[in-house]
Amino acid sequence: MNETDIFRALADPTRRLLLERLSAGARNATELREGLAVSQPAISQHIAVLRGVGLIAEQKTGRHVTYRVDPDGMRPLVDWLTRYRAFWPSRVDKLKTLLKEMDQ
Amino acid sequence: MNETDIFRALADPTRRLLLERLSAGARNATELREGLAVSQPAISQHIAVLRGVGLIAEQKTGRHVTYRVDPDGMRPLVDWLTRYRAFWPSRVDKLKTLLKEMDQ
DNA sequence: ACAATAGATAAGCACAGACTTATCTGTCGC
DNA sequence: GCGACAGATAAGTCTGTGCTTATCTATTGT
Repeated sequence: MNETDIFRALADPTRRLLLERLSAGARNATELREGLAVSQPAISQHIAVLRGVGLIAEQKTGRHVTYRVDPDGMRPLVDWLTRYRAFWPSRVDKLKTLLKEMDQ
Repeated sequence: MNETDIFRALADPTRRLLLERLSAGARNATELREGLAVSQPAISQHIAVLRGVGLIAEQKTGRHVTYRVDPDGMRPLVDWLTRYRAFWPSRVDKLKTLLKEMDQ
């Protein structure tokens, strides 16, 4: 998945909120929508975007669809971050070490 | 600086390219533009966005303006990442440790 | 079988944003 | 002072995207 699409997906506050909710545990679209002043199709479209960039995954059981965070989805973003040593003067090496550990 | 603005700023490939160039060393707007098939005002506008969200800083000396990466500009993005344990099953603690080290 | 439910898709609208050309501002060398 | 240069701003265009309502699809319980 390319960085542009991931950054774009995360640039929307509603989508970040959905991710926030999913990061607390898997749930379905109706539950994701609870309390939000946005229509059902809007949620469905947001979910499609998040799924399209690999940030979430769906699990179908009958008519019920459960969404969960894809743990690897955020990796391109982290990889991108590590390419910018200048942002992390003298600290990026620690980050690189961390990422190596994550690979295992 | 709020997360939405930073994600939005980073969602544009041209702006990420400019950051990439600046991360290799400070330079002025004309140098940043080199080789890009985009007008001078476009570069100027991109720079304004990056500066607005705190990702880069300018340094004026007479009529010459030099831009450089702001090392702290990316911090909100990293902070946001750490809030999503689910993305980093069992790894986020290491990331949090790293961030503590960065604070020192 | 059929009504209800969950979610996706279609179509249209409105606004945001990335781009352009033209122009303005400010600083330097001469 | 004045022309050259670096960069910012103005104004307009075009596309992308987030939203809506309406509708479709698929699965379930009764």
